[in-house]
Amino acid sequence: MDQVEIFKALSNKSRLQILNWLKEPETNFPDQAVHGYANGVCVGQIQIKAGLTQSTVSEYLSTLQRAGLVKSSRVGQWTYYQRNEEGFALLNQIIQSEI
Amino acid sequence: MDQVEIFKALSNKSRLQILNWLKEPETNFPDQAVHGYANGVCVGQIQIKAGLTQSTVSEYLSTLQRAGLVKSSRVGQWTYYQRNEEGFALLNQIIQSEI
DNA sequence: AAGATATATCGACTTTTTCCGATATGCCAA
DNA sequence: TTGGCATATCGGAAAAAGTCGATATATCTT
Repeated sequence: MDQVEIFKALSNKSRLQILNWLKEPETNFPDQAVHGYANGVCVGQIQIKAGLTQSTVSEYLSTLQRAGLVKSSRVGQWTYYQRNEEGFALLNQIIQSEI
Repeated sequence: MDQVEIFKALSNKSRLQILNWLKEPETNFPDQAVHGYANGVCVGQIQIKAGLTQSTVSEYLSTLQRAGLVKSSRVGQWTYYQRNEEGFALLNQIIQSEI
């Protein structure tokens, strides 16, 4: 994974918020309870909370996924996103040893 | 310090390289030896190594300084830059607890 | 005081990012 | 199989970042 790509993904207020919200999905996305939290939170919930358009949020989640910071799983018509802690481990490693 | 500003500063290959080079100034900037390494490395040395114009390097160093990742000290006609480890400590903290 | 050197700032142009609305795709239910 | 959701992708306008050459500023030397 490219270091610059990771930092670019983190260079946006809304994307940082999304990552932070996904640390505690139950707290930050109560309406997701209907679907459960096992696979993460669906795009629509994130969109509402972020206050951006659907297309923008979808795009942002793709950006975060390309950077390895979240992972997704499709279940029916929903796509659930959750943090990818491996990506954060890599980020820590980059900061410790490559910067 | 603003989180987004820090990550933007890190979202550039050349700036990442500069930060990395400044981890071992003696190794990466041997010609700096004449001036010593106590206050860091002067802009000209960094410019040569980076292969960018003087104005670009000066701008990049300002960007890194605004983000708190380097600090500078003027000595005569030279400005020396060195890593600001406090900034990196803050970065670690941000990643651990705010993202 | 004048010229040389190091760095910073300015103005301009190009590329990238941000964010949107519109449209396409995939999946479900009747 | 048609209509309705959820999500993804496309195309574009505006803002920001990347990068340069030219110029300004500060300092040193003579």
